[in-house]
Amino acid sequence: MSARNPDTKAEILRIGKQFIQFYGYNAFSYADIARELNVKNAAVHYHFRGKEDLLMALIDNYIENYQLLAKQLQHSKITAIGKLEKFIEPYSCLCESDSICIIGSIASDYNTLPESVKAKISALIDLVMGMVEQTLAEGKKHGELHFSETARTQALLIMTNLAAGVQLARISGKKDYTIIRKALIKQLKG
Amino acid sequence: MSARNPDTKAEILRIGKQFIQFYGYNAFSYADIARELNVKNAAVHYHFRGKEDLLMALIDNYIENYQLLAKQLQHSKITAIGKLEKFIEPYSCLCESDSICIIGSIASDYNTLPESVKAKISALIDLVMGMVEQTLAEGKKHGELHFSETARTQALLIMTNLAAGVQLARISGKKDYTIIRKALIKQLKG
DNA sequence: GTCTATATTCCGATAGAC
DNA sequence: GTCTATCGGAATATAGAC
Repeated sequence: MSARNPDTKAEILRIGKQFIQFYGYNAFSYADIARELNVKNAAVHYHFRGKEDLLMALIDNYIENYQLLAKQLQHSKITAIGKLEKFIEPYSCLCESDSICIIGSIASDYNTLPESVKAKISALIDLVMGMVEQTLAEGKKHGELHFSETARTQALLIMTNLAAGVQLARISGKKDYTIIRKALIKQLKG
Repeated sequence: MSARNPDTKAEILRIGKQFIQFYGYNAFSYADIARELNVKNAAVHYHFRGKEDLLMALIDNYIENYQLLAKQLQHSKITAIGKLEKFIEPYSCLCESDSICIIGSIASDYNTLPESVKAKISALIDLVMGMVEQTLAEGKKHGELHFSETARTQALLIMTNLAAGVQLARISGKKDYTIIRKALIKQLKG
């Protein structure tokens, strides 16, 4: 049975991410992941010693992906609104699959997590917020985007609209998320 | 030991609410509640057969309280902005105690809950959203509040700012919540 | 790298005494 | 109304075979 699937580790991360977004961090077990991948829970423990280690690796993945996106956006000529769409699109995808963003999900379980994870999720938020803030500032400078608050405040308003928007949509319907997304963009375009 | 504390039921609800807001629904047990109240977990099961029943009762409480608030506001002469403060204040309190609102907390665990609870939480959201929407509409009609969206859309924007605002504050600091709250009110006052 | 098997702990829940 | 006692089950985790 050795090395039957060299990508099990990546698969575990994929399923773990899905479960956190769909059920919540404290609502799934290694057995759930194992069942999904047709392996035993011992195999999951082999790749990630404990659930916290899996969560850490997952957040690391997010950080890497956003750092990659940051580099791509830096050397591209797309408009500020185009860049913003890059930040909004993941939320729209989550909404479609009745899932919520990993930060919102983890926020609920935050006080049950070890300090190491808390610090990591904080770093992820700083990274994303910084990127959105910068995009907003650029768009405003070029006259492409319109808002009266500071870029940082506006970023906070937009990201909380999106995060809670997908949470609300899960309960009261996807239409509410769509209303929020469209209103956001409309206001930014002035 | 009989009837030693006639208010145990209310105490269980109080602690349960606290735990949901602080740790999340799937992260605390009846044993945790029992420990806090210095009773045994069997006593908790006596008052609420299962965890879902406790959650249902808790949401019922919220609905009753908001219905009460609705009646109070209806016959009062306070301004629209004053009414809005009534909706915002609970979020500020939650933020102070590193807690998040029950709807945001439950949203994370939503896909692990039975249909009965899902319907109940949906009713709570309808109630609160309706009240906020009405308050916004009144304030706009009287020239007291200013916003370009429909009252319903504006209510969605505000409530998602608040809900995710307390979630974010838990991770990145209370200052972010304060920024959001002040920006909201400033914009509404035009 | 994955398995079987097992240890431990905890959880939700109930029966029956007081 | 609360207790003791206990059950079945699930979760986290590890040892050791393959």
